[in-house]
Amino acid sequence: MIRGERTIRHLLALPPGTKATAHGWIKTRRDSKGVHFIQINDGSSFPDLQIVLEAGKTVEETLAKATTGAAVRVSGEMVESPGKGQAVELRAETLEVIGASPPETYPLQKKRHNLETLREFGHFRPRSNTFGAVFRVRNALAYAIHKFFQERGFLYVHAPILTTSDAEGAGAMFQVTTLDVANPPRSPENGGRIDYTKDFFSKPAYLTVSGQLEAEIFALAFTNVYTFGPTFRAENSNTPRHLAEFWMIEPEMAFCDLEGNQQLAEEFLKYLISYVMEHCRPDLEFFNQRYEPSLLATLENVAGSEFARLPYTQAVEILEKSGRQWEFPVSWGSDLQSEHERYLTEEIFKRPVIVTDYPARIKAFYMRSNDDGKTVRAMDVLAPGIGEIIGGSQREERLDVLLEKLREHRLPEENYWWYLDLRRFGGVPHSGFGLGFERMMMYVTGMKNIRDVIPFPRTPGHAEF
RNA sequence: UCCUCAGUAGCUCAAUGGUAGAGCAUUCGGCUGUUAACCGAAGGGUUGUAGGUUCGAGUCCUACCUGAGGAGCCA
Repeated sequence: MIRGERTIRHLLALPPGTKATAHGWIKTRRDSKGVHFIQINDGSSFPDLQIVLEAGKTVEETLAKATTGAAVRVSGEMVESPGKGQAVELRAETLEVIGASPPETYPLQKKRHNLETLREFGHFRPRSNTFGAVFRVRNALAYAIHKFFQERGFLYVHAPILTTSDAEGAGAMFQVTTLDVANPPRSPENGGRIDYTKDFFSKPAYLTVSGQLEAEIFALAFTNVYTFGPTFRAENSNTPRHLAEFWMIEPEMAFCDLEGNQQLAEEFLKYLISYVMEHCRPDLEFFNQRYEPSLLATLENVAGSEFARLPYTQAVEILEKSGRQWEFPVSWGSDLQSEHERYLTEEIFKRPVIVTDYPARIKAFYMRSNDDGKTVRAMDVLAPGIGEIIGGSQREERLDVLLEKLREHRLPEENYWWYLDLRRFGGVPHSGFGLGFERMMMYVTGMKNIRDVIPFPRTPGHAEF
């Protein structure tokens, strides 16, 4: 095992004169008459380590195998680099090629590739500059999420991935079954329909589309909780913002109203941004230079400024008075379209915007009704360039109101018996929200396609690797 | 799922309906410690697939496949 003190990240910080052994994959190589320059990377840092190898130190056969993509072990001494581009370099005494990489057929070259091409080589793209940076940031962001909640005493709940509640209403679901799909058992007395009593769970089962309802159970026992896990949507969505499998963070807080919910959402996003800016600086500078020139300025701005907050009704007024020609007309009662969200965050406020108190008709049944009878205590956090990054609400804790809302949404009461029990026994006002992890990744990296911020993207027709 | 655009060498791209090219990569050779190194040479193509129009199609038409962007749905 290569311990932390032997990674390239560590070697680059060693004082000149230190003996060192480096392991990694060759990124690029330049040869001169008497000396070879080999850049290697092991994923631990954005900068490569430059190996300097004098001609004649290594047998010709080994040198011939030291090509782009090959895995090597190099021993020598860290020295100050006379060249520009790096402070230190490894003057090699020995070079071993541990895993060759035939250059005629290795798909990654020392040249720049576009993201679509790299996506086709999902097994090699983590070795590239861009994806090295992406996945180091992803790692840091995931850690920061746990750190944020743990520091505040939130309990980490593992919400189930398999669920038999098919009426969560959050979109199309992937069905999970052990029945023979080519020849499923059927019940003659039920019109020949598939007999799910023979299925693994004795009823239809699905992959989860949200851990929220389960998180509510835990919030009403542990007060402040959060989930962080995979989520699945079988929607046929083909956009740079959608995946069939993605990760979601869902905090849920008892004794908390929508104000507290908004406060937590804003504090949370700012914390994550600050953490990544502090711990992934070289990676973010790379994104800033290569992908999104305003990235660092935007992140600094967001971390240091108040989010805009306004009720839906006021948002609609701003949109109506904008004088714009909308593709989708704005009127009270209809949902905000992408173009409307973009106008608010990118042109009016130029920072994240929290829109609250949406019309009840366009929101889920569990959101708490306002006294006006028309709106609910919902909130969406909209981010420039991303759109909706957080969706949340104060939950309806009043049993009679919730029963009425289930009827209005034509949802069968019996499927929600335990959810209703939470209101019958020790119910309290509570609130929570969902943050799409990959949407947050897009925001902090400036990457424009969600398929490029998850290790192995699943989209309609694509589940390679 | 709908709309729009694109598909030419390993990669990034060029080519008025008239002989398919360049840079990088690769191989070989050269070169004062290079930084997307540099200089020279060579190999490398059923132009996404199947039809059609035409004397002649990478180019025009049709269908399909693949990718991207926009929309819807949402996180």
